Amino acid sequence: MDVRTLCLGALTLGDATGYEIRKMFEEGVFSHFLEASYGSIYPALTRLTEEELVTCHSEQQEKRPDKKIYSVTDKGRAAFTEALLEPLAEDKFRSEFLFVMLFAHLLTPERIKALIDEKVEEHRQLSERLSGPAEIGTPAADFIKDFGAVVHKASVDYLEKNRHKVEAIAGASPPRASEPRAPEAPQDGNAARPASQSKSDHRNPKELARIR
Amino acid sequence: MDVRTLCLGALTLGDATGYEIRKMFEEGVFSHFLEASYGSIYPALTRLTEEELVTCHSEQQEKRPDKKIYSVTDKGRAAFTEALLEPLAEDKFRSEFLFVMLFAHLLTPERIKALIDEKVEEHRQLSERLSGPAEIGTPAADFIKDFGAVVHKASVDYLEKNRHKVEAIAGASPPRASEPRAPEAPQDGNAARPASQSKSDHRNPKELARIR
DNA sequence: CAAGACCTATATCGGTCCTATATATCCCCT
DNA sequence: AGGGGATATATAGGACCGATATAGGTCTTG
Repeated sequence: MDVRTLCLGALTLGDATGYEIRKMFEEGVFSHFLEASYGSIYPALTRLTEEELVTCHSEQQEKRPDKKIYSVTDKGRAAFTEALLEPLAEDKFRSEFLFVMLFAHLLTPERIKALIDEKVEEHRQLSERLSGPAEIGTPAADFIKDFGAVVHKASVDYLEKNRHKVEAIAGASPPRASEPRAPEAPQDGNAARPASQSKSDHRNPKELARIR
Repeated sequence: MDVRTLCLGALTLGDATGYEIRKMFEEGVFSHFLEASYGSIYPALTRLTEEELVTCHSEQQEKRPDKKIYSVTDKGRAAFTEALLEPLAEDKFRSEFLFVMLFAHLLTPERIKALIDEKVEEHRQLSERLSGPAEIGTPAADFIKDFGAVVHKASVDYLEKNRHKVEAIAGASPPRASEPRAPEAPQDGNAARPASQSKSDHRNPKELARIR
């Protein structure tokens, strides 16, 4: 599902300009589960117009750049309904925060506390905003909005109840993983353990030296 | 935080090949909050080697392509610790599922049920996997793992308790948004309502025709 | 026991998308 | 008066993903 399709769906909710579509992603209906930037929205709208899935009529304003208002065509509506039937990509969650927490032992307790405070606040605000009245009044919109509210609330709760666990290890001793090689040492498949052991042996001294 | 830095961090957990790093993202430690593909991992490792943040020693295997094992240098460790101090990007959640749910009125009840079943199962499996024993035994790793487990559990619970709300509206009447123009009609700032109203007037007939 | 599916392992191309920037005008606050 | 922010469109550069190529190995199943 590319930005082109996303824009088509956005216009299905009502006519809009590129600027307004961008706001739906930034702070509107889509903001808590989708992203799209001007860099992909404007080209997408151009292409959609070429393909006659949307139409564009300019509205000149006194002293501002012309406002280009886009509307879906019937062909566009059909194409969107089609797109809705294709298999969906998996939900994706990306968090640099969790990544950094993995390396808590490399940070000061202050830094860790600050990062968690920040993150709790982020989730709290999102949860609050999504608990408020719906921007769009459909049951479907409420459903997705409340989903966000619940998930962010769960995040806040987890962080508040468990933050002491990471805060305790700041600046402490190195990771202490049982296996130095990360993914469960797959190596040779059915080959005998001793063989793979000896293979990793001539790598061990280096590692031990580097662990400091 | 680019893939280059992510790889550096991965190697901080232990020496690894590009293939093994990829697995950390696909099914390993990072899998529930980060993604990275071969297309960015291999170039990243090349660049890291050029910059002397990691070293690479080839290990030739009898009948397979040479395994290139990467290790962080002291310079690399320092660079990574530095990178950890930079401001973090916000957490990001992307869900085509929620997007499609917004358009439940365009789908059959069967399709909606199937999609939710699928999504519940997805979250259930992730939650279960993350509730299991830790792949890496550090408190920090447990902290981030449990975070994932809790969030996915909350998702499952929400979907199961509220799915009837979306399932009820399948195939029903159009969206029925109070405002056709999506983002709360920002228009002219303090300009008088009547003006903006008249502006949208010559767009209304079209809209009414298209709503069908 | 053999064919096909899947795993190990590296690498690159094409296309999509984001970040940052440019341009231009207006309003609001200090 | 002047800076910051909103409105509004647009693009260049770079980061990244998805798909594909290569090549031999192992595991599964009929």
